[in-house]
Parts: sequence; structure tokens; C-alpha cells
Amino acid sequence: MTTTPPPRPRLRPTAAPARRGRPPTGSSTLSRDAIVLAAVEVIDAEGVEAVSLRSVARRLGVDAKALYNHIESKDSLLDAIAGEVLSRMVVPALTGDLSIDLMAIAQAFRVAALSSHRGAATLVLSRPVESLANLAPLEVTLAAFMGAGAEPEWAVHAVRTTLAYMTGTLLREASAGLTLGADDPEIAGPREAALVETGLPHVARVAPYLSRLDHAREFDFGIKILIDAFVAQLERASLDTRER
Amino acid sequence: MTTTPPPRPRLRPTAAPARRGRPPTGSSTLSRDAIVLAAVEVIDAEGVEAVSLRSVARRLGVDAKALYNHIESKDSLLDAIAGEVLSRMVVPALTGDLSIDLMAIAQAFRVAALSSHRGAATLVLSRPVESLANLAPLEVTLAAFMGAGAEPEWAVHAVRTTLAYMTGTLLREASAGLTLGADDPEIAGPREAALVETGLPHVARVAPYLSRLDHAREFDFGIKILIDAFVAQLERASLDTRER
DNA sequence: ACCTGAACACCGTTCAAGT
DNA sequence: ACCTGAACACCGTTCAAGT
Repeated sequence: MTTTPPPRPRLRPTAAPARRGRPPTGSSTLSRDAIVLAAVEVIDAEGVEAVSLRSVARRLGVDAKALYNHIESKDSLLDAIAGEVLSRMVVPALTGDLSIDLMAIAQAFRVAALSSHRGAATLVLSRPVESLANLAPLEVTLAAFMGAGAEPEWAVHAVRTTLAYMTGTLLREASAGLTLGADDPEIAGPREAALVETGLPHVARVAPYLSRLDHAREFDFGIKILIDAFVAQLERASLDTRER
Repeated sequence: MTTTPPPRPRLRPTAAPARRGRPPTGSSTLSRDAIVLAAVEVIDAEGVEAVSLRSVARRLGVDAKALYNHIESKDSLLDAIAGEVLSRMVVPALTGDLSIDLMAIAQAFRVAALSSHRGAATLVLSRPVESLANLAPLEVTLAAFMGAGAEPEWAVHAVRTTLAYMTGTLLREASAGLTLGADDPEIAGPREAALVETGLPHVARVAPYLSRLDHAREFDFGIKILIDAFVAQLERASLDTRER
């Protein structure tokens, strides 16, 4: 079904030699930022696994190797994409109520990680942050904990625990994680039956719930457990010191 | 530097044609299990990213395409590897004490996920379990919760929360996750200084702790928070029903 | 300073041809 | 039933040659 266009008539016999070097026509739009943005576009359009130097370059109308003038490697490009997506997180202003503030931060993180194509989330969640850029979310989370009287060391543990939970939950939500439940009732039905068939008594008993999964509610369940536990522990600590 | 070997004298003019088909010599050791095991060997020796159909086949002394007689695709091979690693988890016997049992299950999961090359962990943690095999860990965890009086639906939420936390923590530990801390003091030192330099007040204040990371202790901190919260919530629920 | 051609050493996968 | 050759459409990356 692919029709070859008719050959254009060559008016000038002086055929141009195979062109090399930077084409003079191009209004050199190539830059590190433009590359990262183009990569995000590829993710939005075709998913993470479609990201290649060639696919990104194609979107920029340039050869893949040209990217090496602005990035160090594909891996560093992936890091940059993760940073870009994370930088879009809207860090909420603190109210002074730890419960409310932690919940707001968690929701903002979830929105940022899952915004744009879900595939981008796996990048954000599975690569180490080593650039010290984008520390705003961390700073505000620490501020929330320490404003509520947390010791520095304890605050770091609490932040890491929260981040680990969110990473695990969102990775599951981005359709790449340990899970048995399904969003789609078309899938959940047969799966429930299969779980009952396993013969494992407890698995069979919880099959109706295990076969179904509401990502938003599941995220809330765990984050509430953690927040309540943090608040309770801080209250206990402040009571201890006041008693003396 | 590549020396071509001298051509062997051909005694028989009936030169064998380019051999095709299954070589009669091979004691056909190829099987799905053998392939999965060879893949795990590749991971242990060279890391996850070294796993390719060609590298696995090489270890088996066979052509890469031969694998397609036993596996459906590379992706299904990765699923099988994850299943194999998970199947090595030693599921602990329950004591009846929810705190103790949950902690034992969590530690066993951590050991299984991190056993062999760390790269295998990312496979186990980042692929959905869809084969209904290997449900033993899930069954025993549900048994622990429900033995302590948990409602089926709540037990499912609790299991998912715990698994999400462990996934996030272990992914960080398998050197692929959101983290700023380092195991190595050689790295932690300069990183602490860099964190202080950021100018972010709370980040700077917690820099000594944020720059350091003891994976085992960190895992324990979060899992204890969760377990205590679960136990407290179950106690409250049982008090509520008894009061009536 | 920045882009391309040629080249290299890889990938996963299909399919017909062999035993 | 199971393995290989040939082939295809991809990869990331280096480096010299061009502008």
C-alpha cells in the first residue's frame, strides 16, 4: 500500500555530493533540554520501551549520533528524563498540620509520577536521584516532620519509609510490580475464580478482594497507615519529654 | 593478532555440507528449566543487563534461536527467572504472634530477593506475578493476619501495603531506586558536604543522616512501623467489638 | 561547534531447511 | 521434536570527515 512518489525532475545537472556536516538550513534547535523534551514526547506517544536514541533523534529530524553532542549516553538521558518529570511535581505549601501536609505531599508526588504516560513513572521511581537538583520535595517533607518536633535522624528514616512505600505502590500502579489484582472487571472475574481454585484456604477466602485493585484507594490505605503511625510516635515522644 | 588455523587435510572428498538441524552428538540438555537456570547463572556472573538470548544460549552451548523451542519470548524468560528466584524463599512457620510472624516473613522475603546477584532482585520486584505458582508466601501472610482476627478485605490491603513497602526498600537496596544515602563512607563524606551546600535548611540539618544509609536497618525501621500500626489497629478493632 | 557516513558489535525474532 | 542458516529490523557507540 506504500506508494512511491514520482521522481522529481532534476533541473540542475550539478548533482549535490552526499551531504555531510551540519546542514546549513537547519535552525539548530538541538539542545539538551530539547532532547529531553522530545524523549518525554516519545514516552507519551509510544511508551518507555520505545525510547531509543534513534527514535528521539527522529522526532527532532536529526541523526541519532548528533545527540552525543549534548548528552553523555543513553543512560544519562534516562536520568535527565526522570529529573524532568520529577521537577513537574507541585510542592504544596505547609499548613502546620503534619497529617494534612504529609497527605498533600504524597498526593502531589503520585500525580507527578503518574502524569504523562505511565511509563515515565517507572523511570522516575527506578533510578537513583543523584543530581542534587529537585530537592524541593525532600526539603518540604523534612520541614513538615521537623516542624512537628521530629528529631533529624528519625525524620530521615520516616522520609525514606514513606518514599519506599510510594515507590512500591506507584510501580505497581504503573503496571510493573508484584500484584495479583486487576483494575479491569473483565480480568478480575476469571482471576477470582482462579484464586479460589488454588486450594489455598486463605487465598480462596480473600479472592474477591485480591482479584480487584483500586490503585487510588490502595495508595491511600497505606499512606494513611504510615501517617497515623508517624503522628502517634511523635505524640508519644513529646509526652515522654514533657513528663520528666 | 587473530591467527587462522591451518586448513585440515581433507581425507574424504565427500565434504560434509554445512551442518544444519539438531547435531546428533548433543545429549539434548535443553529444557525450560535448564534455560532459566542458565539465565540465573548469567545474572550471578555478569548482572541482569547481561541477560540476552544469545548470552544464555552461549552458556548452554547452543544457538540463541534454539531457546524458542522452550520459551515464548525473552520477556517470558524474565518472568520465569523472577518466579524461580521467588520460589527459593523459605516461608517461615507461624508462631501465632502476629508481630513475630510478620517480621519473619518480611526478612525471609528480603533474603530471597537479594540472594544471588543483586540484579535478580530488580526482576523479582518489578514484574507482576501472574503465574499462580508461588502463592505460598501470600497464603502464609494472609494466614498470619487472619489468624490475628483481621477481616479478609483489610488483610488484603495490609498485605499489599507491606509488599509495596518492601518492594520500594529492596529496589533501593538493589541499587536502583530513589535514594541519596550511600553505604560506602568514601561516598557519604563528600555527599554530606554537598547536601550542606544546597542551602536548603532542613536538608542541611539532616545531612549527616541523609548521606548515610544502612540498608538492613532502614528495612527494619519501616517494617516495624508498619507491623506496629497493623497490630494496634487490630487491637482497637477487637476492643470495639468486645465493648458492644 | 556541531552534524553525518561508515563501521562495529551487539540485540529479539521469523521461517524455511535440515536431522 | 528440535536445532541451525539466512535474514530482518532494530540497538548504542566511536571516530574521522565534513561544514
